[in-house]
Amino acid sequence: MKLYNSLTRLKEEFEPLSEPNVGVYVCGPTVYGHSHLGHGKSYVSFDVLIRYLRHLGYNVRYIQNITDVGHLTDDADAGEDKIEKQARLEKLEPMQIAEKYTRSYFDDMDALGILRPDVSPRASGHIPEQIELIKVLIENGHAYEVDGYVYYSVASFPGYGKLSGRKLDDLVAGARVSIDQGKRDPKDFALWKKAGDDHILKWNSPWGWGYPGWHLECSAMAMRYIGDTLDIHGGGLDNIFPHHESEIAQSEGANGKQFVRFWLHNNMVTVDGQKMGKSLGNFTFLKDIFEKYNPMVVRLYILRSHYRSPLDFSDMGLDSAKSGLGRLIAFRSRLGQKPLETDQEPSKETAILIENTRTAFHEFMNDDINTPGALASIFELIRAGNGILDRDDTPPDRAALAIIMDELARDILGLDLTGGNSSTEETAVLCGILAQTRGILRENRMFEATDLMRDKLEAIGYTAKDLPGGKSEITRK
RNA sequence: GGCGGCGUAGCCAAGUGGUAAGGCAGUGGACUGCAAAUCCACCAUGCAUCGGUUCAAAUCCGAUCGCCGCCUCCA
Repeated sequence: MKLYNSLTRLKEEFEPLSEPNVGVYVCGPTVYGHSHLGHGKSYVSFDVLIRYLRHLGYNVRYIQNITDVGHLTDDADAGEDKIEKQARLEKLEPMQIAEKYTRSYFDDMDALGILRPDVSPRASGHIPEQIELIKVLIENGHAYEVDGYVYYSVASFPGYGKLSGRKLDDLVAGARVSIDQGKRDPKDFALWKKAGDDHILKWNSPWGWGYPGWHLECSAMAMRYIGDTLDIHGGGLDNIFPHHESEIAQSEGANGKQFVRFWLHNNMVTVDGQKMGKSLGNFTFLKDIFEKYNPMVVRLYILRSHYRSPLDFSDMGLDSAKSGLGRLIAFRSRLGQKPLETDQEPSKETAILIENTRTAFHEFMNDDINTPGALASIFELIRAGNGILDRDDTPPDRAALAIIMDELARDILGLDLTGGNSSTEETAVLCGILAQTRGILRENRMFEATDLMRDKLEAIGYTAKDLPGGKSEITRK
């Protein structure tokens, strides 16, 4: 499998450091508000990566942090902690805010069919690790303390800028960060910040009461749960600088080993061509979208574009994805919900179709997780599969098509296609009775009654469809 | 200003040298009492514009125009 590595700016063949284990770390959310579509895109993208790696047989350890301290609202040292600020607004304890929005985050991610990370470490739960890391960096000469603050000396790490392509000189010129608290160089960033009396989230340290800088937690927790070198580190494009650049400086500065082998970055969600972000205030919460659309619509919408391309948000786009999902669900539903028990082989035509689909699907996925292409292969399977079943519908063909659909669409792309069939046994029986009645009415050409039945059923979300041969079928839309 | 990316049909979107995937919408046909679903057919002689390299360019090179991201917290 090839993955685009932001570090080398090349698609490279992925091989883990020690087969079959793969250590993946993805920057998680800062939990001071509900998740928006941008979070959805990011975590759906990495979810598919994780699912595919596991499908290929790798033993993946997936770590995704929860930032509940240290993330400031403003530039380097002047801002307020985001969690504390939100706590003030909602009149809650900071840790209540963190807990509230952590739960909200997982609710939304669960709805999107995103598999939970193996570990979701909290920054506030790993202060000792972060303090230890700072100590090492001070000993190494990469960090220095000034009056309760500890700064990373960017000039001490020659590799600074290798991920973002930034030159140190340009950084100085562009730096809007004020020189304060005795910082030796405007490029330097804080590892530990002194906390005043008004600060609630604070810990004791060798440098007095304070709290960690934002970049530090990811270095500390990634190394704690995976080791010195990660196979893959993911995150949003907007975190390349300064966050990921600083993670490299911290981790490699501490132990001299390569921190990350593959850096993967997903592109942004835009609204009217502009980035969806909290600072612009143009974000749409996932919860609001879910009011109107099945979360699987959102997942499909995200997967229809490549993770490294921007995704422009629009209702038209969601409507289009909704129609597409309907087609996926209809096809899967046609194949039967329970795997058919059959020893018979599918027809040769079906077997060839399935093999071609599998090959095409994997070629797309192996090329830097090309989900639009992978989806295209599934839609081609649907068209051809429907054609086969229209001509000759046999249980072995249906079973074989169901298996490939579940493997590709459900297990790898994470699309739950059971949507239309969440009915209980009782409603299934009732639908059967209505269908039978409809058949009799049609037989007697009582179309006024059949049309009325269809309209009423439509109104409550059911579809009446008449099959060749006089039989009818009532299903949930 | 520095660094990076993008511009493909009405909309969305793959495709990095060999002659334009797929989805949505639309059109015609089959099927139907009418529908829905499904199938078949059609739907970009052209990939922002102009030039160049090549037997061959959406793909490589140059220029131009337009858009976006990062450089400050953001997935």
